[in-house]
Amino acid sequence: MDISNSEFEVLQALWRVHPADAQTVVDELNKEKSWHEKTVKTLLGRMVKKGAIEFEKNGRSYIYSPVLEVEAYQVQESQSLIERLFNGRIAPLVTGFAKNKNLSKQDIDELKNLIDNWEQKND
Amino acid sequence: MDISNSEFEVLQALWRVHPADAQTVVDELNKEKSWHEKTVKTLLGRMVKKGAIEFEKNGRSYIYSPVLEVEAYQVQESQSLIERLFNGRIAPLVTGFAKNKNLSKQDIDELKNLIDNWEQKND
DNA sequence: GGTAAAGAATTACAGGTGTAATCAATTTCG
DNA sequence: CGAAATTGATTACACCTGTAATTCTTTACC
Repeated sequence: MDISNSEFEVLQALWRVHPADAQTVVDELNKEKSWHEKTVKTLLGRMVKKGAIEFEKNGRSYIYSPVLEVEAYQVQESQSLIERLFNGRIAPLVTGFAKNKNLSKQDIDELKNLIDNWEQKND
Repeated sequence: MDISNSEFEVLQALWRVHPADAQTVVDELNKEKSWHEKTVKTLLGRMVKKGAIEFEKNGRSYIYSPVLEVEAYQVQESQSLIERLFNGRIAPLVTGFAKNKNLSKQDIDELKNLIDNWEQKND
């Protein structure tokens, strides 16, 4: 269930173009970096074996899709980080982040919005 | 510069007890899990080689300390996640998190506080 | 229908990881 | 002083990762 760094790059490309055959993924990836076709296919195969992506046959070739959509993956990864490093609490993450990188007005507005919603639902 | 999962467990124990010799780290770890002393020492050695921890000699044994304090490590890891997955923006992380796990009153208060501070400094 | 092209499966190989065991050096206890 | 115990260093070994090359299979063209 653990994706390696290289596998993750392929997964990101697949999110942009799925469903797609291997060659399409290779082409999408090669807009940015230049990985050998064989390398990309190995990584697709490894992710299939891990259950991170799946495929349907279409004649001679496979049509790949990610098992998790990008939003689900984001949630999974952020919760894992927050549990591992922040004892499950999100506010300290935000505070620590804000100490090092200044928040933008857009960030502040989005956070305010979130808080407003929360307050309407709860209390 | 990349810490493996097992190494990270050892590092967390070391944060709690540092500066400490190997045996102290082993004992601290064995409160929770039961790793062989040899395993822990291997991991300490590997982290020294990677520059994640350092030591001073004390007679026959080494006294280990983490190079990064836990706060610095938290910042480093959260920024890395935010860049990889959220294009460098933190608000979407919080929004996604809040969609799946409800925020607590404490979280909301801390976020409000952060926003107040921000508004006093900027605009 | 046989051969080339294309795609997937298998193999390769060095370096990292999990999990120790063995070796070597040093200290300490009898 | 010599044997035992302790501690770090070296070695082990299977599985994962990065990065492909080679082999096998199927399709498509001549």
